[in-house]
Amino acid sequence: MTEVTEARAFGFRPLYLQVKESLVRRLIEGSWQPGQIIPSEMDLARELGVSQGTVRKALDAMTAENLLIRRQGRGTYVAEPEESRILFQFFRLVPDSGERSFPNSRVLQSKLANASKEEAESLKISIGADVWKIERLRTLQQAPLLIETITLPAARFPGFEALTEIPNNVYRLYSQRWGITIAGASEKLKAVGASIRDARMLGCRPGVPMLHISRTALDLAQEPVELRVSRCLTERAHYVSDLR
Amino acid sequence: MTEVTEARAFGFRPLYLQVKESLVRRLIEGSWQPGQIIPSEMDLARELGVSQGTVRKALDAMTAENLLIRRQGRGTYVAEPEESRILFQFFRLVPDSGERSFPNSRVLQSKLANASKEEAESLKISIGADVWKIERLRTLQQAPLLIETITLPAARFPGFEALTEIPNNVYRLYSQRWGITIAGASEKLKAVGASIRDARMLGCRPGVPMLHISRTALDLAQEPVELRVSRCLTERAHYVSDLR
DNA sequence: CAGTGGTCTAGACCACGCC
DNA sequence: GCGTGGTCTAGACCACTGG
Repeated sequence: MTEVTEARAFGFRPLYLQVKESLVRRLIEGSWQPGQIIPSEMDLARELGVSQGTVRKALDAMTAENLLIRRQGRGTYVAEPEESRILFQFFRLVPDSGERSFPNSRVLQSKLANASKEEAESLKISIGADVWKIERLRTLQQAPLLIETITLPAARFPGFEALTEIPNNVYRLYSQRWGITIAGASEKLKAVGASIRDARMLGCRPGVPMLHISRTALDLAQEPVELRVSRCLTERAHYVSDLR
Repeated sequence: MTEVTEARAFGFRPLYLQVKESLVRRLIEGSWQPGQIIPSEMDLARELGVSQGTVRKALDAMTAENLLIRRQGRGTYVAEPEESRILFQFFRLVPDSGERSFPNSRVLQSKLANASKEEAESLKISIGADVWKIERLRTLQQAPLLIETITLPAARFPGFEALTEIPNNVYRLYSQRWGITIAGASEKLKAVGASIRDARMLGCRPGVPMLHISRTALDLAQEPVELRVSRCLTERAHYVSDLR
């Protein structure tokens, strides 16, 4: 009730940021689930003992970070990892001509391994720690597009071995099965030549230039939870980046 | 004075957006110059006949778009294209190890030409229209990094031929010499092999994988004003992209 | 110290979705 | 019609800057 107001004496941060943190905590703890409607601004304001305007500023900030979705006349909802949003937010490869669409996936292998030095650094775990490694071949409009290797810290994904199938949209899987929300990611791109294996899987010649994309995805607490390395052909598609 | 309030009866857009547009217009017309301080919130509110809160919302939106810089206790300033901001906002190539820094440039050629079909489409001008083409070799920490070709619609850059020198930071040049502010850009990336010419200029072998970056930069009115194609070696540097 | 932007509040009305 | 978020207003106080 007065929890937030009191915290103000300790923290020097603005009230609306404290409100935001306290609301994000509800997402992290799972007391607010994806897809669920949350209390109205007025209710939250009463509950937290602050004005509606302060709650609004916190909710607006969370909406800007794609954590919430507000709909006039309906209410405020916890964002879900549904296809279209994930596609728009996290998938930067688009066909040179035609619609942006979700590529199909075929799992090539899925196994338990020990984290390499690079993987450990990216995921902030110890070298040699258990990780799940999934390799997938992805196609866009029937044409082979890329090979990606997803590395997950096994500690964060208990019961992974019990999965019978890995869906196309893994971010929804993380959310539904482990309550892990991907809140952001950072990618590093390089140009490399196709390896023998790349060439065999994608049906191109070895040495062909490819985009090498290394993505680290973060959860709501800004902790890394997924490392994804993609090698992508760019004859028919390109990577888009908007600078604003 | 009551101009904005009246416009409200015609436009159906929120008042703060109309205020924002009217303020952006001052930037476009140049009545507010980069680096200049603008009137205080209270003064603008009085002048436009709206409340301080509405002006604030407009100013906050413009600040979020990097058009203004607000400093508590000082005032609100028109953003300038200075090194550090441009570097952070528009330069996505960073060394694999070490600080992000502005690459040096050496002009290889600078000439008048006729717009190709692709250039014309990107710049929204007619095919064959006059364009200035500048080719530069850029190095990061002494090592050759990329070759870029900048294409400018000659109509927007009168007197370009009189330039004795092309500075490293061309966005500042556009601003100071032609009053053109680059407000955003969108980039398309592909992987390609180095051409013979690329290889000669950059000191690599032909066919080496390179990042091919095609950038269209927009002015304050969201009109394209610059096309820039870069071919970049990624042995020592990479392209970063944050997904939030 | 005065003036600026930053925060917080309270209340009014509008636009929208749903019953 | 009612409840939601969206806009707009007015006023208070805080935090920071510079003279």
